[in-house]
Amino acid sequence: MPRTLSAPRLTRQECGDCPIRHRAVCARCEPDELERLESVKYYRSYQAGQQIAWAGEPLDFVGSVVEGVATLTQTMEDGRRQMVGLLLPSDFLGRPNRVKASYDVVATTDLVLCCFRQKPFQDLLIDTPHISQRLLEMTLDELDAAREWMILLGRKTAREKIASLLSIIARRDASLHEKPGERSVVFDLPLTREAMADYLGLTLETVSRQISALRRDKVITLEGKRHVTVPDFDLLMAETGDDTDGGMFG
Amino acid sequence: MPRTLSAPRLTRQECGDCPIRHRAVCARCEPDELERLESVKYYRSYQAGQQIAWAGEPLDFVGSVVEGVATLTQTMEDGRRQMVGLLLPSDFLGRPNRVKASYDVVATTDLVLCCFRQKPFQDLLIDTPHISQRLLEMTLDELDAAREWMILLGRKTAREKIASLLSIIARRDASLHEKPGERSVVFDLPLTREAMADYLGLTLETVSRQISALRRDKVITLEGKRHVTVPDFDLLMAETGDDTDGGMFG
DNA sequence: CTTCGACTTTGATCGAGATCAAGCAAAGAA
DNA sequence: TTCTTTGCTTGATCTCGATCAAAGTCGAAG
Repeated sequence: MPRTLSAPRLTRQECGDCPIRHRAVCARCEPDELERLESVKYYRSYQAGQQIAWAGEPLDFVGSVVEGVATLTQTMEDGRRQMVGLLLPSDFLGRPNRVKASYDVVATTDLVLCCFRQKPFQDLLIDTPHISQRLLEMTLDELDAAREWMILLGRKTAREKIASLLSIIARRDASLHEKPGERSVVFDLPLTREAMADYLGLTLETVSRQISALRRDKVITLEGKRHVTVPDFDLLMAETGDDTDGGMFG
Repeated sequence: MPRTLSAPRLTRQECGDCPIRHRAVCARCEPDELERLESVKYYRSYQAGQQIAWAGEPLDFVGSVVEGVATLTQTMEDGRRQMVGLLLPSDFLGRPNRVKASYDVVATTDLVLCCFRQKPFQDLLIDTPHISQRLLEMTLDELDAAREWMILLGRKTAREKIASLLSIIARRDASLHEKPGERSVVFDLPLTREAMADYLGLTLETVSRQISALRRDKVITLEGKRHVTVPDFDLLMAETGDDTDGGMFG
């Protein structure tokens, strides 16, 4: 039974006008280095809901998210699940030199990956310092993010967890297409209530209740289940339990 | 007020007979590379309980733990604390190219660090691929460990959390000086009940109660507060909630 | 030896979030 | 249209771990 059910290979873009050109693992590459990347890269596409990798099963490529959102999830034998990462455009999937996936990876929206087979990517790492330096930097950033998540999981209340998740999604969306200085933010949740629960270490019922509570308290407005308006971002931030000032990227 | 109260500088060992020679960031270095390291490295010592770095404050060096244990902790404004990392011998402290500490770092036992100032270390990273490759590998391992901790914080019960912590400490101690195939393990807890609580996302009372419960249920034996005997390691593992088979390094 | 203070244990009670259980809304499929 | 399915909300109740409070242990200092 084929594991990657319908992952059409596309050969599409020039690296030069790739949307993640300046944030992905290739961000620091020179034109000649990009040429080498182009010769070995290939694209894979997945539909919303499709699973990309299974924990413990072989995964013979690594790659960057070009478009869409994917989740990394760990599952205990009895079914308890915890999301351990959210992959957004420019994030890196997989681990060099590891042939088995460590986590379940699922596309939560339609997704495009820019992929490299393990062996050629390792050769790239060895003789392209611009790539290995960038990968180190990105891995250190992910480690910081994971540690940030640890305080959320270990110490925050359900309401603070929801507010934190909303503010993270809002901030990312804002950085993409919002004019700075804007107090209010509007975005769509890329996750179901259940996926949010898996991310936050809660049940889906608690997620639903806390979202309703934030709505009652006028911190957010909802149209439908997914479309969120944050009238005053500072108000939302005040609910996260985080430092009001500076913040994590001071 | 001096921040590093009494951190005597020692210049002691040859890298060649350093106890962490083959596991630290220098593990892959050739003799000539070690020579260069020796010329810029220096030692710092800390006493049990002494704070090494303050979150948000300048920290102008990075380094490896040679002996002892240190903790990385994050604190919320209202005082809620979450430990986000435990540094054991050979673990790396600090982030290249970052002049401010991201977390509070505290020595929980007497501690010796092998240090490098930021600037020379960056030069080393750039022209010693053996170091940057090893650092990437170590950082990826730390990321896996952080994600493993996320499922503990988000989904495990108090009893499972305690059992998991004990098994991690036991396993590490065993890897150092136990004969393999041994069913029972003996070790000392390097952490107070409060530090364990900070690590596990619990209160110190719950930690104490669960340790007492494991003792009542004959999963462990205690002599004093810190000296632990695990008569049957499989029994302890069964309490962690983790996969019984393979385990995390399958 | 006594005293002090840090650390730990244990008990009683409380409450946030889990669990169990309906019911609702929107989107397809028949 | 009606029937399902999937995702979401809300209510009732329960439980695990937090909180508040008191006492016990032990090593170090006097």
